[in-house]
Amino acid sequence: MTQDVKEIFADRRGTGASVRSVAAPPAPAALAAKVRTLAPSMTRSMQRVAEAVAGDPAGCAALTVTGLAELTGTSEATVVRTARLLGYPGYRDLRLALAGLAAQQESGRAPALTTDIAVDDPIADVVAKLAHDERQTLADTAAGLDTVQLGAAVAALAGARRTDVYGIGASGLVAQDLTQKLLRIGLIAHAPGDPHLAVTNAVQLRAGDVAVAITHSGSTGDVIEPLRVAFERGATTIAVTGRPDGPVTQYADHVLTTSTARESELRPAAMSSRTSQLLVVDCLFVGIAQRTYASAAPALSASYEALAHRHRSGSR
Amino acid sequence: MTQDVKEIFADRRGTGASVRSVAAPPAPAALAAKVRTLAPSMTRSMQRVAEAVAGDPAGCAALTVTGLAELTGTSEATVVRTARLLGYPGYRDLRLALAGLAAQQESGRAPALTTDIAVDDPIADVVAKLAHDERQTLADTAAGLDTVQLGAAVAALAGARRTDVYGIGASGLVAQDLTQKLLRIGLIAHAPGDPHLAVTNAVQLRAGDVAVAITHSGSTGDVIEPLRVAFERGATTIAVTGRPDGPVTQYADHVLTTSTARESELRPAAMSSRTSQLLVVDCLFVGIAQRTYASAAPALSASYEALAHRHRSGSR
DNA sequence: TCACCGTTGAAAGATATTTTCGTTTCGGTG
DNA sequence: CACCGAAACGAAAATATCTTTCAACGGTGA
Repeated sequence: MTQDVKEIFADRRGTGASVRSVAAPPAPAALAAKVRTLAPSMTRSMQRVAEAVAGDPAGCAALTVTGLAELTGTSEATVVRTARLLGYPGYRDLRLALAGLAAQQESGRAPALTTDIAVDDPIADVVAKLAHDERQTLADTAAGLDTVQLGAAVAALAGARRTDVYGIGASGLVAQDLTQKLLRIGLIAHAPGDPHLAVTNAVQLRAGDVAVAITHSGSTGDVIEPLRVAFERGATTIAVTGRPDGPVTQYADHVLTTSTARESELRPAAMSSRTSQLLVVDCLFVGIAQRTYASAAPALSASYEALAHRHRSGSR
Repeated sequence: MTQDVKEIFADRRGTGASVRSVAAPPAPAALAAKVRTLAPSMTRSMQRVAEAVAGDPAGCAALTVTGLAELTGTSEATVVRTARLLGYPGYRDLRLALAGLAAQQESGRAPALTTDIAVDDPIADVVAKLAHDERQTLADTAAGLDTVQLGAAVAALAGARRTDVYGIGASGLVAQDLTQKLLRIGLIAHAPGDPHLAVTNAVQLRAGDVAVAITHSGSTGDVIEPLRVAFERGATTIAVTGRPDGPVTQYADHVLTTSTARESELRPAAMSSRTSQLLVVDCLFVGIAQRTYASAAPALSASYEALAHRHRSGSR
């Protein structure tokens, strides 16, 4: 029945100059298979242990020797013997392998990320799906961004006397984000929130100034209008839009295309378009900071310093 | 210097009647992210340990406490302390998680190193690096989000009579984003931009209302102050922060942790923290929309309809 | 300079794992 | 059917590992 077992037990203590590193590299993930292979050569108790281990790696990984022994109605010694038979130096190592296996199984079963978010999805799935989706949006945006246009836009912004950024609703926040960033590196920028103010501002622009319009749909009148005015006044105009064929591009010297993810009721387009727009804005910002490094760097640290005292000390 | 750390060790600052379900189910795979998040609140020795652990999970999983202590030139006590700070009951459990992480890394390929953005990087590289970085941030955030806390926050927001959202600077935009979203599904929300207004608003809150504070540093006085007021008025308070040990959490019933990417001059922390914060906000939004689907769905389409005529027709 | 507070590691204390060893079980045999 | 020996098994001792305690160290502010 079990001559192998005997050998394993025998060679353990000192007699032989037995090598001991019998070359059995602890199983990585093929544990279930190993259990099946070795089961016949196991004694009843050991089979119970092996079964438990193969059946619920994650659960067993959480147990101590004693715990597993109790669970399987055996003793610590038997658990250790089983671990040895499976090729590990001891239970501790089996347990580590088990944890690894559990983690693999965990990551393996993807919660069907491609499906849409349902009303009854558990919160964990919502997180996974949203994250997956936004990651996808970022990849798409990066892939679809025209670096020539981007470079041109950066050049224009870096050299602008002043910059206006137009955006409404969700895009308005992106406009503000860009404005904040430009201000931080010492450039002059505004993001009028009120459409009328936007037009009023646009009228003041001229050659050497830059106007940026941010609109996902590419057809938001309140944003197109000030851009048109700026365009006609001779300012350099940039459109950040998900519709490179939309009306807004009519008045844009440079067009930066944002990506569009499929939307649904629980996943409005505004969500992914915002992610996409922000990536574009970040690219603009970094590009500009590079170009104007000499003045941008000190400006950045200056604004950093200025804010320092607004933080409570309590955090190292 | 670091009274927070002490407090964590001592006991979870019991003051507030707040439940604050310590929950924190040990991180499965988000360990590197967690290390980065918690690094600032670590002492030097602990940082060495955390670094070793994050740098070579597989290697460290093979070590005993003593081994890891020697490797990092510290003591067993420090190793255990670090494990605790990372959210595990002790070193044994950290080790198990490490084994799991190693197994995952093994199966899923290498994590593609990111070099920092240089001043003379061509624009195409900037795009690629930024996109990669933000994608990483999203993955980290999703992995590190405590779904229990998230669920609790969603429940609170979904049932709130009214909601205030506080945020300043870059986080202010995120606050506005959340507010816009809540308004869209028929909830009552405000995001006072002025710190004084914020406090004034906060005073009006009471049980059944919700206050959300968004701050990357976790120590922005202008944001903490209104949250404290809201907390003391009996409102349910939520903190979205990158520093779960920062002062802000003192007044938060629920803490949602955003991830922290390593920053540099051309890649300010504000950039990745914003990405992280927005993902959290999106998760909140979708979660709330699910819970209040009956009223959220019509509200969403109503606002969609209302905006339709603001878009010029000529798009297609 | 001194007192204080946070940080740190050595060593004691508590758990978990491994080994030892005696008891039990089982199959075969006289 | 009683007896023997080999194998299986588990209780408990021995060891390794992990956790906690506590005193010393070092930096910081009064």
